[in-house]
Amino acid sequence: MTDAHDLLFKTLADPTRRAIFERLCRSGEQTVGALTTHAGVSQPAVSKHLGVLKQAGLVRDRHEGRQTHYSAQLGALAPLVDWTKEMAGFWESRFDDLEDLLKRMDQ
Amino acid sequence: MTDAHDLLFKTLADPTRRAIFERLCRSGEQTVGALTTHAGVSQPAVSKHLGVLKQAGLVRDRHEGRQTHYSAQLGALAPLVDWTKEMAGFWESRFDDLEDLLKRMDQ
DNA sequence: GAAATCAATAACCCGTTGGCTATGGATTGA
DNA sequence: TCAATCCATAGCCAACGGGTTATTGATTTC
Repeated sequence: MTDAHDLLFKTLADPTRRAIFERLCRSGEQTVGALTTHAGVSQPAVSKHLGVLKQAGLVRDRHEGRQTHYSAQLGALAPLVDWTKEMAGFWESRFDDLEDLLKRMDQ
Repeated sequence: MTDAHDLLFKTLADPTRRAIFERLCRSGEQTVGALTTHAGVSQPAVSKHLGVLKQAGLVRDRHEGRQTHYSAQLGALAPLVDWTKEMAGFWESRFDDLEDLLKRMDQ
């Protein structure tokens, strides 16, 4: 039911939340305040998103004084990659566009 | 805002809907009736999910008499693969677990 | 010590979503 | 032709999710 795939897809489905994660991937560790500046939503909203991301294992937090630094955890994306590969595997060579996808996955 | 990634993640975030897509990947083309048998929800619910999947380009439909056959379109997963690779790219070699993810992506 | 800053939580609001039943249009079969 | 089947749509409802403001606890700064 609520397996790892569910958690990942649900967590990444919201554009605001995904943007926060993308920012952490691009620019590395950042405080809640820094993230709030660019998020376009209020600080509590950002904190809530970070909480969801953390629960999905997509971010880590590090407390330093009164501020909290968050950083992306790329490894948490593994189930997503696995799922995609599994779906591709089921298809085997059933359709032509499979090749395109496989090419894409092999860099 | 509502770009390709959004559509994909949102569409795949629902477990029932994702299960339908997975089934189409595993077992190939199927009618709405066949899918309804295993979906655990009503036929209208299945039709609605198929509509969402179709809008995301994840399935195709083929009408044959009074029944409609649906099949998965693996190519539609490409943006998801690209996004994952992009996130991984941003990280470059910043953390150790990146290697694990890259290994996983290269089969 | 008092004031200000940072981030998390609480409480609330509202739009979206996923489910249902009911219905209808199209096709098949008797 | 009439009944039955298949699927899509409509209409409704309850639950969930993401946003807000208000508040509080910690920490820093003056």
